[in-house]
Amino acid sequence: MRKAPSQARSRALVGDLIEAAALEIAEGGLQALTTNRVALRAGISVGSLYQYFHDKDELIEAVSAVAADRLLAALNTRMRGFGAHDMRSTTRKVLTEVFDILQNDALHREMLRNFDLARPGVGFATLESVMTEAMRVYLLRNQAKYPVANLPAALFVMVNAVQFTMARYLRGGGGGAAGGISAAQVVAGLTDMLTAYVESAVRAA
Amino acid sequence: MRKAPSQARSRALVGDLIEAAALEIAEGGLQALTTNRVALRAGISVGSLYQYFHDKDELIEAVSAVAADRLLAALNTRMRGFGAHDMRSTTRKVLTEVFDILQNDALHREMLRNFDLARPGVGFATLESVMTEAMRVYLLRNQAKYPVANLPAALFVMVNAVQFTMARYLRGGGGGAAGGISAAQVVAGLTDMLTAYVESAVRAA
DNA sequence: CCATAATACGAATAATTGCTCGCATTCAAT
DNA sequence: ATTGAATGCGAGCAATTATTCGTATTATGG
Repeated sequence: MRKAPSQARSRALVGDLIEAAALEIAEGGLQALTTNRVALRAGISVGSLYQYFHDKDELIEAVSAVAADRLLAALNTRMRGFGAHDMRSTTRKVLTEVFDILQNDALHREMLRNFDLARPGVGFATLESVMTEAMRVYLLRNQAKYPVANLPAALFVMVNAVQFTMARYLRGGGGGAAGGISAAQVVAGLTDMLTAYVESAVRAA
Repeated sequence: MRKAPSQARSRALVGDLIEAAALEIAEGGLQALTTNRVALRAGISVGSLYQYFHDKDELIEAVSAVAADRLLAALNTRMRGFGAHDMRSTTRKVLTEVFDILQNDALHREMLRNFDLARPGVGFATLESVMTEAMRVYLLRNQAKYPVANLPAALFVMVNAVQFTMARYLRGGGGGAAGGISAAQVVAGLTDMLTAYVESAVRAA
């Protein structure tokens, strides 16, 4: 951020700007995001925008940071009260919820549709690292049960397999390569695949 | 294509244009691809470019089609003489080769770096459908051995898991989330995951 | 109140770039 | 050779858009 807003009005202004940018993305995609349009929508001058964001990219980053936070918060809420279960149930639950959240939020839908998914540094790096960390802890804790070899590589493969397959499905919108496959089926497939992978370590050992 | 080149010189021109565009992408990424630059590089006028390509996107599509063909051809060559093996060996072989091809070709590297991976319709749709089809045939043929349930969904999950995880790794360039993981380890992980998934169907049945 | 810093404004700028169009050149058929 | 079609040219148009800067307004500390 170019300059930190110190007064209350400027903090509100920055918030409005991010919100307007989010709406703009949600409606017309990234291509519709013009600094002038955002300012117009927020009822703010472009000049003020550049007072707090060094350039357009910084604004977009701010939006995706907010979106990532929202996603994580929503997931946390939905997982509350879901106690300790076996890996399969937990995996299915998490995937189902994330799917549902992403599917029912216009901003997230459009972010998925418009962001370059393979560059998660921009957007969902937070979710990715949280997921990776959660799995690492789980697998280390249950090392006796699931002695996964080469944990870093396994985590990389699993996390990426999940997030991109989901993103791809949500993008496809039912048509294309995903024709006729339901979200539940994708969740089931991913769950089975991850579970089989982790459990295969047992027989290998 | 706006107009099919009928004379020899115009066919050559179109070829030069695509080649120049490929080089342009390979060097500076998609953002460096201006119709004017491409024409300049090809030693051809922009006007001529627009004689054969309706717009910039059509040119990019042509480039990615050529790239996809090249990838497929290279893979075919490398798989020649690789007879019938079990699923694990075959999977490992294919993944290893594809990895190697993608890693050692500037155009492919840049395409991966710059294309929106989750929109394979643009680029690697050919590879995707070939892979999907090959797996479908294999799994149907070995239905007795690997009675995979819900084949379409399973194929979708497997193919996407593979292609995006690979793409992500190749993009990361060793740093970032893929820090310290080797290509061989990623291939091993993917191979294990796919194999475990398919084989888990046996126990489920 | 005053002075000064912070904030806000928005018309104008500057650069980029996809694409067209009128004209020139080359080919192919007769 | 001739002629019409195909091909090739490239300066320039038109539209978009990120960003700046001189000015006006509002807050804050003394």
